[in-house]
Formats: sequence, C-alpha cells, structure tokens
Amino acid sequence: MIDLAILGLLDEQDLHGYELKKQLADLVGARSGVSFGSLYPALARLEKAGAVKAVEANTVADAVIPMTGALSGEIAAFRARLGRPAKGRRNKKVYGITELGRQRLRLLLLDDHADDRTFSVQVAFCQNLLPAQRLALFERRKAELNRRLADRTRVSAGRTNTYRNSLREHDTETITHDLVWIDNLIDASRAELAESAGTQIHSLEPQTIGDSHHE
Amino acid sequence: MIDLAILGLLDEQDLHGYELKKQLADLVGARSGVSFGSLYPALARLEKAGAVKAVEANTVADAVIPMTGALSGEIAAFRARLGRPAKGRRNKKVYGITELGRQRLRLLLLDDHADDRTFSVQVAFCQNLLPAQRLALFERRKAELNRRLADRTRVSAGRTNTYRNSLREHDTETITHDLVWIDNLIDASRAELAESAGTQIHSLEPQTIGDSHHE
DNA sequence: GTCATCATGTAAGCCGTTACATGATTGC
DNA sequence: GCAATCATGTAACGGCTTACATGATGAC
Repeated sequence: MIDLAILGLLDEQDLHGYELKKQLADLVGARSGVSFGSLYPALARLEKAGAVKAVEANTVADAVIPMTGALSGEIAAFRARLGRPAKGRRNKKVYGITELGRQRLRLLLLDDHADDRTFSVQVAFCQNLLPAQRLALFERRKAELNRRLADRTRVSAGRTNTYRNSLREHDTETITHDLVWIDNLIDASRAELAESAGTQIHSLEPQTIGDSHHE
Repeated sequence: MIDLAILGLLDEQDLHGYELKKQLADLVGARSGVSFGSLYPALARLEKAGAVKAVEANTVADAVIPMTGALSGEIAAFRARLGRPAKGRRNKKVYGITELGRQRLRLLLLDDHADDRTFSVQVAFCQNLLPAQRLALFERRKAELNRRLADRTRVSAGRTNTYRNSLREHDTETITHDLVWIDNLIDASRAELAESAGTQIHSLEPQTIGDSHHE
C-alpha cells in the first residue's frame, strides 16, 4: 500500500520524504498514518528498485513560510524544479518518479488483491488508469462488498445482545453506504466510457484523442 | 485486539479454538479475519498467563451435524459442559475463562488506546461494563471521531481531482455516519444510567441524573 | 480406502510501529 | 545560545499472515 501511495504522489509532483509523509497522512487520514520508520525504508527500497530517484538533493531550498500549510509541499517542489536555493535548507532528498515507477504504479493500481485501505488509495490515484480499467476496478469492489453483505445476512446466529446487534446493523449500513458510493463511481465511469467511445467514432468532442491503445 | 475478542467470547461460553475462530470471523467480519496462526498462539499465551484454562480436553464430543452451522459451537459447548461423549471427536481443547481472565477482559474493554477494529470489539462486549464506564467509552470515541472530522476540514488543500474529492467526501460521510451511531449509543447509555440512578435513589425521574460533568 | 472436514499447532517472513540517534535551521 | 521544527535515517520489536506439518473422523 505504501508503495502505491508514494508512487501516486510522486507521479503528481517531486517531493521529499517529510513532505510526502504529510500528504500521505492527508490522503489516508491522520489515523493509520504512515510513520517515518516505514516511509524512509520504503523510499530507499523504491529507489534501489529504480522506481524513484533522488533529484536536486542537497541543493534545494524549502519554503518555511507556514502558509495554509498544505501548500508548502508544492512550493518546495516548485523551487526544487527551478533549482533556486532560496534560503538553503540542507540535505533534503527530493524524489521523482521514473518511467519504471510509473509502470509499477499502473500495476499496483490494477491489483485486485487489495485490502480496504489499499482500495482507497487506488481510487485516489485511479485517474492514471484507462476508463475501462477504472470501471473494472470499481466493479470488482462492488462484487466484494456484495459478498460481504451476503456473508453477513447468512450468519446472524449465535449469542446476541443490544450492543452486538447495534454493531452488526451499523456495519451493514456502512457496507451499504460504500455500495452506494461505488455505484455512483460506476455510473460515472460508464458514462465517461460511453462518451469517449462516441468521440472516437466521429470525433465530435475536442477531448481524449490520445487513447488509441485500447477500447 | 485478539485477546479482547477471545476473552469476550469465552466469557459467554466455553469454546475450542476452531469454533472460536468461526465466531471471531462472524464478529469482526470474514475479512480481516483472525487466522489460526495468530489464534492458537494467542490462546496458548492466555492460558500461560492464567486468563483461560482448558476444560474437558480430550473427552469431549462434538456435534458434527451441520445444522444452521453457527449453532454447532453452542452444541459443542453444551455437550462439553455435560461431559457427554456423543461420538467421540478427539483431542479438542475446550477453553474456559478464569476469574483473572475476566479481570483482564474488563481492563481491555476500558482501554482507551484502542484502534478502530478494537473499538468495535469493545462495543460487542461492552455489556460487561458498568453503565457509566460504557458511556465513557462511547464519549471518548465520539471525541475521537470529531477530532478526525476537524482534521479533515482543516486540510483539504493539495492536488485534487474528481476521484480524490469523491473519496474524501465519502470518508467524511462515513465518519459522520459513525458519529450518528455513537450518538445513539450515548443517548441510550444516558437513559439507562439515569434509570438505574433513579431506581437507586427513589425512582423519581427516569432521565439524565448522571450528567453533572457537561452539556 | 480415500477425500473432505475438523482440529491443532509451528516456522518463516513481512510489514509496520515505537524509540532512538543525528543534525541543520529558524525564531526568540 | 536554546528550543522548536524540519529532516533523515536505524534498530528493536511485535503481531499477524502464509505455508507447512500432523492427525483424527465421517462420508461415500
């Protein structure tokens, strides 16, 4: 999961570890947040594998301006790209994704053995997929949620009390809520797919010309 | 978490590992289900610590009758208590909770550093708590969820796209849904607390006597 | 007699956390 | 110059999963 999140973020902009961690926490929620102890080793591993590489290390300036806070990463990345040594924050390692990393990202995005948290991250970066792949991702998830719902109704025996019933009901509602969400995503995906199929046939729309390689 | 779930289940009935695993899966959902590789070591650990002890080992019969499936555990436990060697399934270890185990259970139920999954299990067995403790448990959870909601609105900057926005919105809805649930539990707890306080004093009001400390 | 299921356990390994170690920069 | 924050790492440890090893029983 951490690889997916790192590659997804680095595909959008170059970042250094510390900033990466912040955006990661933002993405998956402060809770279950990734720690340095897993982030840095993960970055090292990805670098060794050639999926990311350090760019502009040690020369980069950083925006210390607190700002809205969440913008500092973008500023840092911006300055990193410019190579401007504004105030001279030191041994920071700004990472960028490689072509190999992008391939790996696409693979991870398609992985169907993903757990719940990983699925969330897949959704967060699923713009990197082709419309049809995105749709397939959502459909798989829908099937999985329906399976859980079925399991849930099948059992229901055993000791029960107020709290266990309440818990069970709440869980069911949560899954149902997830299903509604997924259904919306699926609808949107299908619409998009139909639209792009239409444009491909007689180029009505000025959009999406580049997807020659499938569909 | 596994200790809490095991002790909670064994507090209701004596069970052997295999059956325990089924009920555990039922409790926390088939997904994120506990595996034998963690269950048996956990049982061994708890036994060594004196929190559970094996009862009726090796003499016990088991109901092989498939039935509705979920009932088999209760039947097994029932027969275990009777000591009836129906057909003679062999080296099964039926565990029971000890007084020390019950103490440990109460501690785990009150632990406020519990993660999300653990909290669910705490709710499942919170009947073992005193009304006031139960209320405190729910209130803490409510505070935690509100904290997350606050974090969530604070950030919201950074790169966004359709899918990230949708994910974010869905997460927010999920937390809100959890909050509604907790609020209901809290209301019920307060009512119960007031009622028991009322009967204890001289049964005047059936409502809100216990909340001297806020509102 | 053999296959599926019930049943218990062990071992290797992954993944992630906490805690520790280090050090530069900025604000006061 | 001192504390807080930024920044990067390492080390120890824990918990859980997968896979393996074992074996009894009941159904066919």
